Amino acid sequence: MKAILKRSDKKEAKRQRILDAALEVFSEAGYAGTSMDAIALAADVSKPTLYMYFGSKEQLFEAIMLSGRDEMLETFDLSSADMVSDLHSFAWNYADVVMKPQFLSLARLIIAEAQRFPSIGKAYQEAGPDRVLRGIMDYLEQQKKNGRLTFDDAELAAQDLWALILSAPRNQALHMPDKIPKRAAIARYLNNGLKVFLKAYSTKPKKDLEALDRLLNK
Amino acid sequence: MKAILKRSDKKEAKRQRILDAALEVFSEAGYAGTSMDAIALAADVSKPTLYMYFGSKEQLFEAIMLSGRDEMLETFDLSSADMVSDLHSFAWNYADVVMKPQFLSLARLIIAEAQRFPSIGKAYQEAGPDRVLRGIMDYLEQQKKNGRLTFDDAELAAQDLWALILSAPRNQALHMPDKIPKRAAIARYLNNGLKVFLKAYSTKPKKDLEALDRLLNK
DNA sequence: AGTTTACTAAACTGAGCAGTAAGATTTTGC
DNA sequence: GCAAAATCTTACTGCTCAGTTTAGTAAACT
Repeated sequence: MKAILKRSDKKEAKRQRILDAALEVFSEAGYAGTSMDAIALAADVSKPTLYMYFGSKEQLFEAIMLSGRDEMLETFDLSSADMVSDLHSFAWNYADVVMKPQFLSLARLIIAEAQRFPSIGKAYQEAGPDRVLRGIMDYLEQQKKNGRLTFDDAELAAQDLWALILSAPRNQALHMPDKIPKRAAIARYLNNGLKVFLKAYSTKPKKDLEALDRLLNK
Repeated sequence: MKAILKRSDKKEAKRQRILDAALEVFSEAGYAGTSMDAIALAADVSKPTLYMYFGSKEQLFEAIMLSGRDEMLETFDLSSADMVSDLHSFAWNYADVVMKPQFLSLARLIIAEAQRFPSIGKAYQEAGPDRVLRGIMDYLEQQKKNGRLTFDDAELAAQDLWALILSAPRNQALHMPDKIPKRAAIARYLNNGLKVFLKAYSTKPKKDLEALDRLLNK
């Protein structure tokens, strides 16, 4: 049984199929290394259709980059009850997105083409890292008001949290696509990062570190 | 007045000139986006000569990547007297290398081509980050023996030091080549990173933080 | 001086690629 | 069922590029 779709739905679906396929091909071979024929083949679409939907290779590329950036970081609801478990679950939510092979490929692509397409690098920075950073900052400020954390500069504190948790495994994954850290390896960095963050920023480090230990051994 | 050079010297010089020019062109346009004609032009060399020195585009590319990796990280002599100033000067030595536009371009290129040339990504990781990491680890272990630091896992501590100091400005620079953080911005992250590191890892955090403050206000 | 070596300039080969055109075929709206 | 829209296949244009060939030149060695 085949679902009957309206024209506009099919069109939208095809558009999305092209975007998905193009992202995959671009990710593997880079902008210059990717041919429109390869994209057409991967999307199971003819080349003229490709050009009907997106006027040129550049336009297609930019469309991918600007469409992908929004969906990537919707995960965000830092506000249950316990700060330690909030931070822990945020860390994993974020790690799960950022360390996906597909997401890493996109990041590699953006870094690769940052020189040729400066607008894309900037758009990504604003829509991705900067937005996440603001989210973390807001949360940290809130916990500072609650008397749970202490710091002068919220941006620096947020950067530190990010860096402690994900810098090491992400850098490794960027350089070695065939050796992306497994969940256990990520957990090692992530848990350590949380510990160090709490040690440096908590108003009651001992208590929070114990809470973290309890959380991890559960 | 022209210096008279031996044939072998000239050859070596030309080889180096080609490598330098090729690195620059590759860095700007990526592997697929760079033509051998462009390299020949930049190196002020004819195309057949290019092929005489390096058999193919791939071989030239690999030669660049594997030749550049050694010179990039020679700066290393962590062992004066005071731990705080050791860490501070190490941080700046390293930051000065890593944040150079030329070095960032190379990093972008390596990340970009990691999928197509896995060996290069791995070689870079081993010769660069991993070597630096071992250096930091050795130093931290030494300071642990001296009773100045406390930690269980030296690798995690070293990763944290690196991440706290350079993760934020470097990531920003990778995404936005035209907005590489200036020295003042780097100093902000770097000094904060040292503070957090000492707070989390020093056996006498208060004393070391004061020492750092004194060092910075000098 | 004469031979060798290291180049150079220029043109060429064969392949791949961005983008377009033409006509055949399918899908959709009514 | 039929006309219109969307898409397909196929083939083409003009360009760029990796790598090679040829014929000639200038310096280096002996």
